[in-house]
Amino acid sequence: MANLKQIAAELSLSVTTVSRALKDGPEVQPSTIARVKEVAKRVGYVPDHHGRALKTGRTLTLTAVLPMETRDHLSDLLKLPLIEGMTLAARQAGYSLSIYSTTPDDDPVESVQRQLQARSTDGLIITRLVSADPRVKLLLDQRMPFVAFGRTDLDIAYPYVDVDNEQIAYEATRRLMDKGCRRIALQLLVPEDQASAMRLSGYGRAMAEAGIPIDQSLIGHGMFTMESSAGWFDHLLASSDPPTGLACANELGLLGALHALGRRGLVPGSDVHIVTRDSTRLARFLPAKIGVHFVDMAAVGRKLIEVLESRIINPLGPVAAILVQGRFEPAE
Amino acid sequence: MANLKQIAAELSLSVTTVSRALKDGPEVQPSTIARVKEVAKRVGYVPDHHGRALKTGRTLTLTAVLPMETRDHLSDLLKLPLIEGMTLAARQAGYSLSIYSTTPDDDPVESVQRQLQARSTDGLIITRLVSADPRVKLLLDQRMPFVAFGRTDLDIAYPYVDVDNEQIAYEATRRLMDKGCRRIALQLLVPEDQASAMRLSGYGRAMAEAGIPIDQSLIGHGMFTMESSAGWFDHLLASSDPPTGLACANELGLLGALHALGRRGLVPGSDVHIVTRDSTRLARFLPAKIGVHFVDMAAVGRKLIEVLESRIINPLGPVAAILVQGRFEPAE
DNA sequence: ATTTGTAATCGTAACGTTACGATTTCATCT
DNA sequence: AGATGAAATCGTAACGTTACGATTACAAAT
Repeated sequence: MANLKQIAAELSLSVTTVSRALKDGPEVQPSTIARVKEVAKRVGYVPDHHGRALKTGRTLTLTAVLPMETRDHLSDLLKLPLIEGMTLAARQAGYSLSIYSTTPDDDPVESVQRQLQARSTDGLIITRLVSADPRVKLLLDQRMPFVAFGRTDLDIAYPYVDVDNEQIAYEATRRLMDKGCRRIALQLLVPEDQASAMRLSGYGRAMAEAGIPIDQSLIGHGMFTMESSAGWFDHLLASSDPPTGLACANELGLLGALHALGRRGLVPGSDVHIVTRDSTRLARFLPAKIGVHFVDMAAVGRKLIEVLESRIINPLGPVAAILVQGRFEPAE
Repeated sequence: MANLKQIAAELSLSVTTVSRALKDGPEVQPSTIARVKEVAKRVGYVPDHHGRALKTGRTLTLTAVLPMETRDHLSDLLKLPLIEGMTLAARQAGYSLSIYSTTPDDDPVESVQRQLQARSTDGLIITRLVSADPRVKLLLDQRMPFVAFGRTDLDIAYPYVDVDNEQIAYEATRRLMDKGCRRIALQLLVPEDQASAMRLSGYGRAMAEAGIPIDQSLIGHGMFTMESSAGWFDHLLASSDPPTGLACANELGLLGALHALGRRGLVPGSDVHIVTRDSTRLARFLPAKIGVHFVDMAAVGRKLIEVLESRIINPLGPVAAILVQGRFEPAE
């Protein structure tokens, strides 16, 4: 309802002066500033988002492109603290955060392109990067501020925040070896997924150091759901030479694996040792001995916003490259 | 980059004609429409969001106000499928969805008011309603389209989608009684929370029908976290007359309670019977006998968007009042 | 030849904001 | 008294879009 014109009319001032007064312009008399602000407050003036955006080109909106592999099942739980961290940090920085959900059917590049063209956002957060992710070059070319959650293997500098999946998987594998495991199973998402690739690499490093050859049959892909994890792990347990250790991709993978174990009467922590990623603190409350790599996804969300904001403010500044470590908490 | 003016210049047409052509205006010659569309496609024209919003007053943005009681702990897991459902449905309906996270420090009314005044959204989704929620009247007065996830006890008609918490709690309590439980513990969030009030009411109804007096000490408030649930339930189990049944508020409450049980060597399904709400299918995968009320939060999210959209299209139409039932799945 | 009618297109204004240059006011200096 | 300059305020244009009334072109009817 309230706009600059109305405030100006009420005070017999010009719209220009009111506009300037509200942002403490040095050209405006202090007493006028006070009067303007008082009226603005009384009538509940809030700058119109679109008027301002049209004029200035800044929308004060950030957009997170998140894959939601829903349809019939739940997404990775770590998205919840990630979203919390991002929305709260964005709000604090004066931005609102828009969530653009993509399904597996969506073309990720097209999703990004659409965001670009409507000029409806000041910056983009892209996630679930793949090898040689085409979105990175696209966004750099178009000079659209962005930050990636995850890395790609392109030979360009771009801003990202990532979890050190290589190190976490390495450490998880080592911890399992410390328990005496030699046949260690590993959960991954999809081979193209860069985070999965890093996990595989860390796993491979630990195995190589220990001189254990990698058995491809112990490596599980598509571990998006509790069901797929349970089915896969059950199959492994039924084999002639079952694994004695397991590194889970996330909470859902863990729950599925526990389910498979339980049905066979096997006990985690003695029959099979387990280490998992966990961002919800869920594993710690399960009645089972499980090693946990806690990754603070809310902090990752905040960092993403922070980096993105600095890109917007200074598009030519140095590109941040932040690697977040996991914190290992052994099975008690 | 590309705007109407450029397309117009390239075709020696007026901006008006181009604008009309792109929306298949009947005043424009079919051949012209074709030419315009071809150029628009070639230059990658997408209508500028803010120009359009400024002119039409429609922003094509919906805003969900979600409480995130983070800081040191995770929010209720059901928010994830809710967000998924909302974002995907919004996108399908041509809207983008903005998430406005509030912390416990935020004044919920002020949060809503700010959204109202910046005219930056076409509609609001409010959640976690309290008794006599002031936001409902505020939004009705301001004629801002909105839909509530949850109900309040005001004597006004307003659009909402809610889970039938009364019925679910009633049924959960009955199921526990069927197992022979008479001392049944109940988890709630905060007393002001309308969903908790409904749960308490359903619990009370079942208890009254069975002629069992309500023991206030069995009713737990503030069950937002696994920690609080574990502490509360541990305390109950230590009492002289411990509960034999438990109705959990959600997944986190369940995990906390299981933790408390496990530490005492008690077995869910025999020592203590448990029924829980679950929207992530998590409980089904736990190695424990637990009755589950599954509530499809993605469907709730989609319904919310659907109702909100119909409010925007027809603000004076009938107000939808949708009650979503839970689906009970007994402990196997 | 003039009018009428219709189809196609155009020009202008407006949404609310901000940027920029122009204008007014008034005290101070010569 | 007249010029100078700073301080305060104003007017206009523009961002990209859409709505509305006006205008043009041209065929058909008088």
